[in-house]
Amino acid sequence: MLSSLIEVPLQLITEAHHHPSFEQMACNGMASSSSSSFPSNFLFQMQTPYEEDSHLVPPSNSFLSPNLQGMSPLLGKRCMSYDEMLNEDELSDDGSAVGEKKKRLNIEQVRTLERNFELGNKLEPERKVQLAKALGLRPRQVAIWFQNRRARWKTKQLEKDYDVLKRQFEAIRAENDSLLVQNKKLQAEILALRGRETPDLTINLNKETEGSCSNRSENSSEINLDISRKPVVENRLPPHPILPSLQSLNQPEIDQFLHHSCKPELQSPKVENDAPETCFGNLLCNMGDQSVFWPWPDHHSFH
DNA sequence: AAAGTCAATCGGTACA
DNA sequence: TGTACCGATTGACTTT
Repeated sequence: MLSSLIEVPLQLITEAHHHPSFEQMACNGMASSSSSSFPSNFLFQMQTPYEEDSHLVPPSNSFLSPNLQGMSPLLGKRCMSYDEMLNEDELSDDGSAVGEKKKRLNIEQVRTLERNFELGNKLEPERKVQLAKALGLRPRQVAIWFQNRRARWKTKQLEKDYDVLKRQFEAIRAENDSLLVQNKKLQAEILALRGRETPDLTINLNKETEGSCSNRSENSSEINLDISRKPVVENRLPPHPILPSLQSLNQPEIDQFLHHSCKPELQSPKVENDAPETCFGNLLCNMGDQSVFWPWPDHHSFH
């Protein structure tokens, strides 16, 4: 299992450098060793022109991407090395560097973290430590990155859900509109028929059905057929179990409604996967189901 | 300079 | 009680 923790960074580094000996080394090293036992010449073999600056070369047994040491060639900014961050004299209580200003993670680090996040969004302690070592970060930083990443994912997911819900709503509204049109047509037909009806139609019909309906309740024979006397008052659809009376809403109200529909507390905070249909299904059908949240079926996909 | 991004912090909650 | 997580927020830094 441990080996797979390191796999992603190695793959990424390999992709970036296409170094045959490194690929071989990675495969061999992965099978049985953790990062600390990675070949000592690893960094030497992986050195880029940036690492030729001797004071930036990391310890020989550390398992770090070249870009994670010293200057980041991708951002042109200096990143703290793992050793720098392990210097206890310069660390505050939580392990962060005293007086250090915020530094963005470099592209290589972010890529690796992203890949790991795709494999599992929850960070097991072991994986955290391994990743931290591999990336030259403090475990705390890795944990924070995952935390923030989950928050970003959730925000995006909410946006997706909102879009799906909005489309669905618009479809329902269109259907409702067409039903209203149809309803009006039928009403017009009724009125037209009414003009041709004989005044005592109701009575005659009641008489004709009297015998066959004798065992019904008194009121049942009056079910209407008496359309001539009952005006159609309400032209609206019954309220939707979830959506409010659709036709009464204007656009801002619709937007507001949709906004509230996407409130975390109103919807399932867990979705089975990334598919919008599924998310929407959860929104509408599984309001109370909190069993699944992330798109990864198994949080421990490293095992 | 304003807006956007993101690492980090803070305060609260859940759980073993 | 300690730990991990979350949402909200801050502030450094980047992009427009």
